[in-house]
Amino acid sequence: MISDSQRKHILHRFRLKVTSARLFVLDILIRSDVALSHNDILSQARDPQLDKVTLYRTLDAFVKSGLAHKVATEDRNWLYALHHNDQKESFEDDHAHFVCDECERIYCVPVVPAGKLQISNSDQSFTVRSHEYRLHGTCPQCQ
Amino acid sequence: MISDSQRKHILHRFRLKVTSARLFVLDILIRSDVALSHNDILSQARDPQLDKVTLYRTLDAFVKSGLAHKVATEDRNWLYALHHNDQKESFEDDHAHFVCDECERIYCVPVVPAGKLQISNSDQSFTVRSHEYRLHGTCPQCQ
DNA sequence: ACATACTTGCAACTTTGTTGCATTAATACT
DNA sequence: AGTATTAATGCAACAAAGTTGCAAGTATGT
Ligand SMILES: [Mn+2]
Ligand SMILES: [Mn+2]
Ligand SMILES: [Zn+2]
Ligand SMILES: [Zn+2]
Repeated sequence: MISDSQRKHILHRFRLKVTSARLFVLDILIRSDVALSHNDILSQARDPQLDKVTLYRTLDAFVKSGLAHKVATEDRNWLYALHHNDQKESFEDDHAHFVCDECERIYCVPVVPAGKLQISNSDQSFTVRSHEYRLHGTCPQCQ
Repeated sequence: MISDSQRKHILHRFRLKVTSARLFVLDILIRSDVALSHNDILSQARDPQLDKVTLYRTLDAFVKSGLAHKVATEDRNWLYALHHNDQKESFEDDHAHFVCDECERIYCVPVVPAGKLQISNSDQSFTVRSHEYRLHGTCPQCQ
């Protein structure tokens, strides 16, 4: 369990004002091993009554500041996860998303860089600036 | 320009009944070099007055039958494109999606297979069944 | 403690996609 | 060709998801 002042420190590092909504959302994201949807988070907030719009804006602020990133699911939802560069295991900046076909949870997973991609149809000049891998299969819990 | 009977033949191959809505949508998809959204297609159909629900169901039918596939965009829309195995250039079954950061169009592009991905955190047993690359950058038209 | 700028919560709204159902049309079979 | 069967269509009503504007509240630096 991460302390209150640790979370405040994280928000400061990302130039985010410390509010109870942000501390609450940050806590949930830190404790989750999978990426979470707006609805996942909202439903965990029964008592402190987190407003849905505030949550949308909080998540936007987290992404915009670089504290979190978002992944689109198969059914067109956004899932949010922290950049783990500091918290927990240290993931690559450019990591992969593992989508479990069974439970549909999405994990941020480290990958070993296995050679650059190359577009073979090279009479066309595509400039590749970044790329995303998306892996599908079965996660440990569902094996 | 692809003929009417050619399009009918394609629909037959995918066990889809031939209707004017399907012929119309197929024609649009064949002629496009980028993946198209529901709205892209609907707005091209001013005269034959294509119903929005019919279009949703037509696109679903195309995907379900294997004639087309869909790609999620950055802003959580679906874009639809044919599998090019027969039409136009022959793409790999497992191709990549090139997202232009300028115009946001998405192209289906062939890639040279550059070694299998490997998840390095292997005390956990993830079974990778398939993967998706997503490339970001600038397309030929925007260079 | 004060000023300032940012965040919050609410309601109204927009956008997008879904469902049920009556009608119409496509295909297969005489 | 005519008929039966089954699927597709169009419409309206609905539902879900996300956005916007604004007034009130709160965090932060001085
Ligand atoms: Mn991630
Ligand atoms: Mn494609
Ligand atoms: Zn799983
Ligand atoms: Zn472009």
